[in-house]
Amino acid sequence: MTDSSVTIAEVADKGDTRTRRPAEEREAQIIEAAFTAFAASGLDETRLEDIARLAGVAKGTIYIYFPNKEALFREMIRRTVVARLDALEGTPHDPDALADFNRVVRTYWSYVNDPHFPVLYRLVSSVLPRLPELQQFFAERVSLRWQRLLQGCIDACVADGLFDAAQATDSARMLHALMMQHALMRANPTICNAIRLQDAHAVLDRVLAFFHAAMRPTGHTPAQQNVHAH
Amino acid sequence: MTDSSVTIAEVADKGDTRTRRPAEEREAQIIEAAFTAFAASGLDETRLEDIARLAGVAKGTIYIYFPNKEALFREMIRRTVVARLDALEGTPHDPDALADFNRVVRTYWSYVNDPHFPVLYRLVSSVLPRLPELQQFFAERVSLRWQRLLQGCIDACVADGLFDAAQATDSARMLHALMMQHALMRANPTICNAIRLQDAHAVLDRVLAFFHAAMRPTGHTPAQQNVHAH
DNA sequence: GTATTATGACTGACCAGTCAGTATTGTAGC
DNA sequence: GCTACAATACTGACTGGTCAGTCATAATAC
Repeated sequence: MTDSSVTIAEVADKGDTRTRRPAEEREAQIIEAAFTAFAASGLDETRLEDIARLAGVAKGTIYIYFPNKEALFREMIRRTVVARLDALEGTPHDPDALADFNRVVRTYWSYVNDPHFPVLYRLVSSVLPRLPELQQFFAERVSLRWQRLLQGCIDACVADGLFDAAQATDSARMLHALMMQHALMRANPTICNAIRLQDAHAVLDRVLAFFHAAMRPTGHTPAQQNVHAH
Repeated sequence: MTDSSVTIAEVADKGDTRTRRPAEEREAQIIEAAFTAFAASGLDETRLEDIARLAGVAKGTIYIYFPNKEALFREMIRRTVVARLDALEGTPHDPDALADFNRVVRTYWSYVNDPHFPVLYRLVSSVLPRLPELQQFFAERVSLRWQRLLQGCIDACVADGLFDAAQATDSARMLHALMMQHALMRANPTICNAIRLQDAHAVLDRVLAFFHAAMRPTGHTPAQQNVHAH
């Protein structure tokens, strides 16, 4: 217990310490180190010196770029969430309703199954009472945003007669709930091992089979959809 | 910012301070105060003195009953989870498969919609890296336990031809995901207000309508089930 | 030379946990 | 009943360690 609590491999080679770098590069260095450190120990248990060591800078340097620990935390969350969304949003829109639905579902699934996601989710949840504006940011930029996106695709499928109109309302929320909860369960070793959720593709297939069963127009039995089509 | 961070009304009347009470009573007092304080500020931000003040005892008294802050936290979680489960498990088993399914669903829903639940969930999540055994306890005693219970009821319904056998596998997990995620969304003011999840009964009805749609035997359209039947 | 960037020893606030001391209850002897 | 004494519950001022944030100094860039 005498050595550092952060067990990540030490500063590999961030360029010479004590050498000036462009502001953006230094900020990115610090943000990345902050993610790793906060992910390992949470907001309070993480010492600024751990972040500094991981980033390969001195503690004082952090205060040149961020006014305090909480601001660094907030900025780390904000950037990580936004960076991932922007990276994933470039995918082109598909004119075919079902293909577009599958595209959005696949993108969302890869988003929530990225190892960063459950960590961010947990960190944001844990500071809820202290930083409610962060919770709001997360809810709007992730949960609600994706629910609206999904609802649009589902409505298009309903218009094409692919999905039952009776279930259309709220079905985006249902699908969101299924995907989000499965992603969180997959990130929990106890649950994951107990009920075998190892393979992300297989899990998504089961979720979608259930969703399509609920959405199938009454009386019909459309062929099983598979979003992993090559 | 000069006054205490815990804004709950001060010690109402726990009996005279400085008066001896039976050990169980004192412990319960402290556990209850710990729940309130930890719920408001999390494990690290909560000062032992806040808990002491809320419980109407001195800081030193807490150390007579609990070896340290972390043990108090762990015990608070353990007791609160167990107390609620025990209180809800008395409901008698119903021989009719569908009625029994509805009974379990209703019980689970009331469990996860109790205001204590999201708070416990968040607290447990936030200390995951520090107290993994607590996460395991929670996963096994809540998530997995209820999933198994639900699966049993669903299998009975399948045997009676009420649910489609093709969807039986994993459907307990799907229903669990829908209920859990909706309960957590209901506890988040931003999401709750944005998509109007205020009424717990209405939300459960929507979730169950979706679930029944997915589980309906192919080709049939059974009458809409309502678990709030009087 | 001067402006900018980086450093890390230092400070001051904070708080978990301790413990010497005080209050309360129990009971034994009268 | 009353007093004396022991046993135990409770108290809160204090200590020791921790760490966010500062700033005088040093290094680098131009």
